[in-house]
Formats: sequence, structure tokens, C-alpha cells
Amino acid sequence: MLEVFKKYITDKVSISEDELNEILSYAILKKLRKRQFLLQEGDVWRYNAFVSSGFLRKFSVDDKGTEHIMSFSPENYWTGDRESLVNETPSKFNIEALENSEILLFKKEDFEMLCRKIHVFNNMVNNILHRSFITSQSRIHSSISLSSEEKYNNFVLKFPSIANRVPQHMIASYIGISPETLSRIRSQANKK
Amino acid sequence: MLEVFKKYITDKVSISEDELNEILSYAILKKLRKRQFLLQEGDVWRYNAFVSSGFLRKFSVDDKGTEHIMSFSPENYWTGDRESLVNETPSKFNIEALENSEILLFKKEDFEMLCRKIHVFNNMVNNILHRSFITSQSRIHSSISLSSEEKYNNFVLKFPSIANRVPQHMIASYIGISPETLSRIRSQANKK
DNA sequence: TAAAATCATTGACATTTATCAATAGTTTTT
DNA sequence: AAAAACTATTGATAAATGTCAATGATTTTA
Repeated sequence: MLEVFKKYITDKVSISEDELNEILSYAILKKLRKRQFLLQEGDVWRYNAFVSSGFLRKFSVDDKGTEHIMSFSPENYWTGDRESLVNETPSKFNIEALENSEILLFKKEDFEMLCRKIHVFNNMVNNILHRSFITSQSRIHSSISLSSEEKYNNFVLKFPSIANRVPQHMIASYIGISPETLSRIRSQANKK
Repeated sequence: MLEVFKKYITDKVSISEDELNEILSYAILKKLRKRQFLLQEGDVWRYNAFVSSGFLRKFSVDDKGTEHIMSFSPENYWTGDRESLVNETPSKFNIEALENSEILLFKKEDFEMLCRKIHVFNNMVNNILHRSFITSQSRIHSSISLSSEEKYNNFVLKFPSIANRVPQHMIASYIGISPETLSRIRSQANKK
């Protein structure tokens, strides 16, 4: 739905109707059913992707077949693989719809052109990047300084709506512990 | 040294002499001797800081007194606490000179003004932010998917010059393991 | 509606890691 | 030059976490 994206932008910056429509004119609408992949490991990622509805996850799979979840992307969030996008190298990650989803894709070149051309759009994009960076720093700090139990509590505190939306083992994967350990942490905490 | 910063910028973007001098005119030179602090936990961080010489680390201290190193910043890198800067909240972190260092400080307002005014400077800054984000994503991926040994090998591989410049226990702190464990990992690896 | 898949839990056990303490080598400070 | 501080290592032990397997509940699929 283009309306969702329109609202997303106008909530963040003041922009003319013309500019807004120009941006929208480059959006490629993609519908994904649950379990479908937006990106597969080994492919080069060439877009900026806005989730207008649904829910996605980005994850890698290691030698042992264990999945490691890098991010969850609900509606009104972006997803993609910036490393692959910038370097044009094969991605290490998969992006999969956990629910039926609607995505707006912007080709790299189109997106960059829009950033150059529409100043407020560029500002918005950089602001988002800025906030994403701060968020990722916080995740790093958690990962090196907290116990597993603290990581879990922190996750639920910071992302309650995501915690309610995904199976427990995916939270475990996101914070970097085994599903069994998370299960035990929770049952321990309940006893208190 | 302003020359270092000049070279840093001109290596990255083409910029007029006038614009370059305007940027430089806002730089506040700060010299730090080894062990001196650029930022102390609890203070609000209000700058963008460019390291023109020397070497800094950013770290937190937890309840038990254990330090957790968020970043190392050698010459030609930036440091600071973006979360504190953006939200104007007390920082959780300390920034300390590990060697005698020279820092260029730009007040938040000046830096933002320069970004608005000098287009190529803004582009450069956003590029750096972009790369920093990609780097931090990579660190997150390591933290959730690699074993301690792999984290260490990965660190040395990616940051050989830093690995040679800091005591081993600081690498342990950066990757989120105890110094004893890192020592044992290394001695195990030597046996092979 | 029956079968299959997914999910969370639990037990048993192995492995990894942290903690505490002691030591010795090195570097820094006085 | 001596003292102090820092650093890396090692041993002993405890704690945390992972792995494998089984179970039952729930959800999804056919």
C-alpha cells in the first residue's frame, strides 16, 4: 500500500505533493506470502525495501545449519542488506516474510537519485540511518556487557511488540543464545 | 594538527579551499595525555570528535566494575557518543586516551551548521555514518553467530593494527569475553 | 479431520566460560 | 635503581550454556 508509505514520510518531514508522488512513482510493489524470501544468501541485494505491511526477518545460516537472526522488520520499517548493496557483493543473509507482507522496493540507482534530487527525502533517510546506527550500538553494548537473562529482559523491554509477535526461539536466535537456554531462563525467572 | 584533518577530508571529497578553511575554523583543538578522559560517564556529550593523532577507547563500567569496550579510535577516526549527542542525555560511556592524542572537537551546532552549509561535507559525513553502520552490523553478526575463538580470530583479521596496539585484555573486553578465556584460546591455538 | 510440522519444555550430560587466586615477566613511575 | 602497576598465564573450581533426545501442546497443512 502506497498510502502507508505516504503517511510514513509525511509524518517525518514536510514535503510537497509533487515530490511525494515522484518518490512513489519509483516504488516497486512486492507482495510476499508467509515463508517467501525477499533475499536469498548468495544473491546481491540491489534495493531499499520499505515494509508497508507484514513482518520480515533477516538471518544467516552457519555451517551447522543454525540460523542467526540479524533483524526483525515490521510494517513501517526498512530492510535489506546494506553491505551487499554498497559493495555489490553476494549477501550472507536471507530475508524472509514471517507473515504475509507488502514491500515497496526502490532500486539503488533510483533511490540515490531521489536522495540527490529531493533534499528533505535525503535528510529523512540520513536521519533513519543515524537512528539505526544508534540502535545497533546499543545492541552491541548489550551483547558484550549483559548476561543472557539481561539480554532477554532488555529485548522484551525494548521491543515488546516484536517479542509478542515471534516464537521464542527466534528471540533466542536474535540475542545469540540457544532456545533451550532461553526457555530455562524464563522458567527460572517465573519461580521468583 | 589541522593538516591531518585537511588531508582526511581532501582524500575523501573534492572541496574548495574556502570551504575547507571554514570547517577548520570551527575546530577546537584538544590535547590529551595518556589516561586522560575526553568524556566521563554521566556527562552529556556535545561534540563530534576527530582523532588527528593518538589512540582512544570508549568503554562502560558495569556494577561489578568490569569494563566493556565499545570502540577503539586511532588517528583518522571519529569518536563520541551519538546517543548522548542526539538525545542530550547523560552518557553511559567513558572515552579515554590510551596514548597521547590530539583531537579536533566540533560543537554539535557548528557541525550541523557546516553539514547544512557545505554540501560535500554533509555527504562525507553521511558516508562515514553509512560505513560505520555496516561495520557495526558486522560486529553484531559476529557476536551472535561466532564462537569466542572465531570472534578473536575475526578481530585480529579485521583490525590487525589495533590488535597490535592494545593489551590483550582489551581485545577480550571488546569481543565480550574474559581475559583469561582469551589467554587460553590463544594458548590452545598455539599448540596446533 | 487426520497427519504433519512447529514450538516450548525438560532431563541428562558435555563443553565452554567465568571467577578467584597465585605467579612471573614487563613496563611505568617514583 | 627500586617500587609500583600492569599484563599475561595458569590452575582449580563453579557457573553458565550448548547439545541431544524425548515429550506434549499447539498450529498448520493436506
